[in-house]
Formats: sequence, C-alpha cells, structure tokens
Amino acid sequence: MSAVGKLSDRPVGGSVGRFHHEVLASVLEVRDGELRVLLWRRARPPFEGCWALPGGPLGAGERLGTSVVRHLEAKVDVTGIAHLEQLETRSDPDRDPRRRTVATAYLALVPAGTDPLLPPDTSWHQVERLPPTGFDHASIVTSARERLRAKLSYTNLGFALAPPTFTIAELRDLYSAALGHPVSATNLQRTLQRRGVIEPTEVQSRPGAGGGRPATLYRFARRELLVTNPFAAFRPPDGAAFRPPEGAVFRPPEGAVR
Amino acid sequence: MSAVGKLSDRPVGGSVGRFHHEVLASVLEVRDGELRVLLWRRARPPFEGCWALPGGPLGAGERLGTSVVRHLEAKVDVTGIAHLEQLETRSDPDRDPRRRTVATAYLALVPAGTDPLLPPDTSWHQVERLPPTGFDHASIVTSARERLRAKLSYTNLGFALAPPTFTIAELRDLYSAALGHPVSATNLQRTLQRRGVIEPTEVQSRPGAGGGRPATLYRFARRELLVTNPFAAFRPPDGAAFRPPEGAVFRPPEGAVR
DNA sequence: CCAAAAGTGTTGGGAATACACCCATGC
DNA sequence: GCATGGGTGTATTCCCAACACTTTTGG
Repeated sequence: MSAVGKLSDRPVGGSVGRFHHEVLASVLEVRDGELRVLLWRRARPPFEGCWALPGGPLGAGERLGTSVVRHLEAKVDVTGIAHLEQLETRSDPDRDPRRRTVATAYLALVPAGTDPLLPPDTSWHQVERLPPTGFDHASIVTSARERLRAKLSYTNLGFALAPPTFTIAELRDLYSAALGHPVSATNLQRTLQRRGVIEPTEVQSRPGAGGGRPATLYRFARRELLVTNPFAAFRPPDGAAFRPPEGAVFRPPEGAVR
Repeated sequence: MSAVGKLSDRPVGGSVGRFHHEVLASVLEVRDGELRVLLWRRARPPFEGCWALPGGPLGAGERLGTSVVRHLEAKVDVTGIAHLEQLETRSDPDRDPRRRTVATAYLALVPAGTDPLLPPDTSWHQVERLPPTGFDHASIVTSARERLRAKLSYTNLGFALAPPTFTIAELRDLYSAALGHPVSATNLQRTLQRRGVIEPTEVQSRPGAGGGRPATLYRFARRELLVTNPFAAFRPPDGAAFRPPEGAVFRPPEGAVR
C-alpha cells in the first residue's frame, strides 16, 4: 500500500495544471439509407487532407455543451440538432501532435431529411466506411455510433433521427440504418407503440404510383430523451418502493439545443 | 441559419483556451449492507467542513485515468480498485468558486470486504444519505450510483463489488445494497448463471451456528467488464450477420488498475 | 426431530420475434 | 381483378419473478 496521508486540493506548482481544452462533435444523421457523420477536410497539417470532426477550443467562460453548439454553428444549422449528449473526454498526451490537448466529445443527432447548407470543406460520410481521419476521431465516431445503438434499444432516442411525422416503413429504414442490421417493421411498430414511444396521427400518407394501402403517419409521443426499458433484469419486486433514478428523465445537458 | 463558413482549428487568441483541469473519483463499496462512497472532509474554505470527493489536478503529461489513480493513492490502496471508468466532465464556470475548473469524474469500485487504511480526514458515507458536500460533488455521486445500477443489470459488473468467492446469499446482499431494493437470491442465481456470469466452485462454505445447509461458493467467470444482456429489443434477426460492437468488451481505460 | 439456510422445480406473465393473413389503394 | 404495400392476429420462444418444495446442515 502506498503512503496514506493528507492530500491538498491545491495544485502543486503555479503554472501546473492548465490545459488546452477542445470540444468535438459527432453529428450523426441517416442519409441515403446509411448512418453518416459530418466531417471536414483538413487543409493544413497535421493530418493534411484527412477528415476530422467539427469542434474547436473551449471558450474562457463557456460550458462544454455551449461550446459545441457554438462551434457547430459554423458548420450546420444548429436548430436542426434534436439531441446533444456528452460522450467522453480524451486525454492522451499525444492525441494532438502539435500540443497537449484534452478533448471532450459530444454526440449530436440530426433528424433525417434535414439537409443543412454546408461549407465547401464539409460533407457527410458513412459511419461504417470512414475516409482517412486524423487524430483519434475515428474511435470517437465509433464511440458515438455505439452510444446511439445502445440507446435506440432502451430509450425513445429514435425521435432525434426521425422527422416530425413518418410512416412505420420510413421509421424501420431509419432504425435499420442506425442499428446496422435489418429491422422488422411489424415488430418495431408494436414494440414502440406498446412502450408508448410512438403514436398514430389522424393523417395518412398517400400511396405512391403502383398503389398500396395508404400508411398511417406516426409521431413520437415525446421529443425528449426518456428511458423506456429501464432494466431487463433485477427489477425491483412488486411491493418495493422504488425511487425512479433522476437520470431517467433527460435533463438537457449544458448548452442543449431546444 | 447562422453564417456558414470555414472554421479554423486554431484557438483564437494566444492565452485563450487553457483551463485548470481536475479529476474526481466516486469510489463506491458496499459496506455494512449499504452502498457507500469515499469522502474527505475539507479543512479549508471554500466549503470548509463539508465533504468532497477525492481527486486533484491533472498532471502535465498525464492521462485522466492515470491521474485518478495517482490521486487516489493518497487515500486508498489502489490495488483494491476492481473497476474504473470515466463518468462525465463538468464544466460549469462557477462550479468552483475559487477559479474556473473543468473536472472529469470517474467511477471506481472496490470489492466488499476490502478495508483500506484511510487518512484521518477520510471516511465512507451512505450514498443515499450524503452529509453536506461541496461543489457539485453530490450530483457526481448520484451520477456514479446510477451508472453502477444500470450496468449491474446488463453487464457482469458485479465482479467489482464482490470478493473472489462468495455465497449466493452474500451476493444477493451486495446487489440489494447497490440497487437499493430487495433482490431474490433464487432468481439472482439463476439469471447470473444462465448468462454465464458466475460459476460454482468446488468449495462449500460452512454453515453458521444454528445449522443450515452449507452454501456453495461461487465466483465470477470473468473479472473484466462484459455486456451480458446486449439489448432487450431490436436484436438482429436470426440470419443477419451481426458485428459485435467493439465496445462490448471492456478496454481498460486510461490508467486502469489491474 | 426440529429449526435454519440453501438450492431446485414449477408455474405464470410479459415481451419480443416470426409468420400467416387481412386491408386498402392504384392501375 | 390484381399487384403493391400497410397493418393485424397469432403462435412460439425466451426470460424472469414468484413460490412451493426438497436438501443438508447444527443442535
């Protein structure tokens, strides 16, 4: 065992402990049947010609969430962002060859169909087939994809991928693209409706040429993150007073867009 | 829509974007039938007399995980830490009244029964009944508790709460304390054994005075984080080629102790 | 023999997948 | 009428909670 002693909460030296801090965003959207991420092409070294996540330095009096939104404004119409959540903070001293930089990554979701004007150096790329990327950004995209996939299964996070109304077939395509495997429209509808995640509207979509029964348009009952499938196992027994974890309802994170 | 234009990845000014960065640890252990967290009592303002999470400033060439371990060495025997994972990064400019400080919080788990020597200003406190705490540390503890509770249900994270071998009754008490509600020993055993999380050893425990059938001692099959209950819903169809998410297997984070 | 504690057998319910079948439209 | 796509009915499977019952010990 190491020496046990009193620990000061003051930094040791004067200039010790100040770091460049940047924020990065994995902006994900289902486009053309694929889950895609917004990347911009670096014009300068390091990683010249490679693709990178949008982001930038944290501002002096700024919160991380606010900072992501601010930096994203230069790339996309931020009002299109339906969900924003912190992923993780990377601190490898060598992750940026120029200087030591701590980076906090965010996951941002944009509903399908929104097609923001993009600067010329910026475009959407398949999450499953990334072009050459710089820094540790590829692994951050992986992290974002896994977070999205997990939360699609036990929350109502689909709202952030879907337009205001949609047919079940359209929703199936969105889930299928995001999850990376085929999804049955039949079971998707039943599962989400039983959980109260989606609800039918009065409106029906018109069938395309070639006919077919007109599809009901659905919408998400809530457009904020809710845990709909709390725990598969070890749920409290019938009688037990159970305090719902306050994390269950989505508190908009720092600088969330709504 | 905001002006769309090229975004430099260079910080704007010279001295802009350097921040004090600290790490904090929620060290959790089940003690005396309760989930408890390690806190130390502040001797100086701000929050003099209040309790706070252990931690301290990030070092110059240091990764966050390494830093947590280093700071914890002053409080506990770090070899006792069975699991360490990053929780989230807090950036409220006012979270520390002295100066603007970004903090990255970690969850650390210590198996029941380990009783490290502690410095005099440090002790264990019920997670459900925290004493007066300083900064945003109370909400960090809440965050840690919720992360633990969630992962107990769909991973094998119990290994980090349990000693090397244990009876089902002992394990039941650990889960019950961590989850905050009664747990059935019968169903706990069946569920964890079906998932391959725990396995019986050859050894049996001796019954206490008053008799009773001797209990089999069990152990966790793996002592690293594994997702055992991947998704309740939207599992890929039978035939579909499914690439297991690489996040499924626990990569020891920066500075993990093992 | 009885109490105490551990572990198994069994049942029932809920939720998800799979698949057959019915419905509503265009042509 | 018939092709096309949407939606429902239903069976099956699996997982888990509940609870009764059996097993193995100490006294």
